[in-house]
Amino acid sequence: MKKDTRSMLITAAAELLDQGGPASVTLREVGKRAGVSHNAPYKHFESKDNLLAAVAARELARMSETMDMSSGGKVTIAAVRRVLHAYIDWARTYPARFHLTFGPLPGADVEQKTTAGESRKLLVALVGAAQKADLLPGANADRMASLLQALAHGAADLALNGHLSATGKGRAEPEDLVDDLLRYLRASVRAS
Amino acid sequence: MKKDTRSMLITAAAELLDQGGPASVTLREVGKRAGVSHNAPYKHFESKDNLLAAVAARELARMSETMDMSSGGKVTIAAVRRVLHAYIDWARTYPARFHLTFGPLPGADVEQKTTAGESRKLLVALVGAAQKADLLPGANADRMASLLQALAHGAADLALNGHLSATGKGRAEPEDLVDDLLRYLRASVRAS
DNA sequence: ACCTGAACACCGTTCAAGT
DNA sequence: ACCTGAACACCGTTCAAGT
Repeated sequence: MKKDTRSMLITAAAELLDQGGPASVTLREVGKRAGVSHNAPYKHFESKDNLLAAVAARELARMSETMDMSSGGKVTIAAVRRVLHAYIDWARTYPARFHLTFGPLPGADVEQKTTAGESRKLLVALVGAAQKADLLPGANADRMASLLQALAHGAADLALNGHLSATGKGRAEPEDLVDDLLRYLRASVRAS
Repeated sequence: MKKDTRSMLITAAAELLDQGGPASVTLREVGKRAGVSHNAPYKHFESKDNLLAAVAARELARMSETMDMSSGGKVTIAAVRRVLHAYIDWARTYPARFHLTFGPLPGADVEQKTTAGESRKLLVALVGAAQKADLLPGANADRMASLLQALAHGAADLALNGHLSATGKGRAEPEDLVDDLLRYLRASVRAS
């Protein structure tokens, strides 16, 4: 059960983010949670921004795992749907982590974007399989994956901040919009 | 040319945001730019968060105007495309304002979301017209507008932070994804 | 009604010193 | 190699006082 300080600092920062938002993530509080002094983080990270970047990197990897599991093994259009829904669910469960992970990070690294690319490979593979089964249009799989991710991301972000049309008949949850898009895409295959 | 202090404070904050990111927006610097002391803002806003919320509100209104103009008067699918491209263009030109406006705001107000709703009415109207011309599927116009806005928003946000697939043949700019979506949606009309 | 200057608590960061 | 305590500059906020 013994964890190294570096890992504990990242965990402490993520928990503080969940509980009180970005403003409550101070190095003093992070240190206290990890059982070290308020400037011990500087032995593991160059700055606070770098610690936050490490939180984002870990979160990206974990989300990737969650999406992996939620695909359910089977390679169908339903798997694409489940992965996108899992993405939205993760954003809703950890809004502050979501915002940190995909927001502008001063301490960002080239390594980060590579990891982000890793987490997309599953989606690209699922999309490719769905295309061969004529369940998605036969465009470049990477670009189709970008389209799907962009919609899921945008819908989640807008909903999280109350900018999605929320009244009356036109009301739609992020998951609804994902389902709408998949339906339209499938319909457009038949038209070609 | 005389502007009231409140308006100057908002302008100063927005400019600082553009030039140095959120970290450089301090009340001391805002005050200096507006020609007042570092705590004069408290006579116009309850807190720094409220000042930032005012910046976001103004930005939302301005973006709405920009989108209005870019629709070009004509009510066609091309107008929908232009409005969505204008949204992306605004995000690219003022990334920090974009992030502030649509990010989580502690000083947020109910009024804000109403304004956001106002800025969407144009898009909903354009979508409704395009639907009648069989250029978009005949779903609820509000929900279709959400789908389009969510994609434009997500594509812009991901691209801004380097999370959009950026290498090889699958590379797509936010504008490309908007065009892709409009094409698929139109194709799906023919399939029904 | 609007503004100022001093003051307070808090934060990120640095540094000398300890093991 | 990792950690601590004191110190520094800076920031949001408050307050007494001025017009």
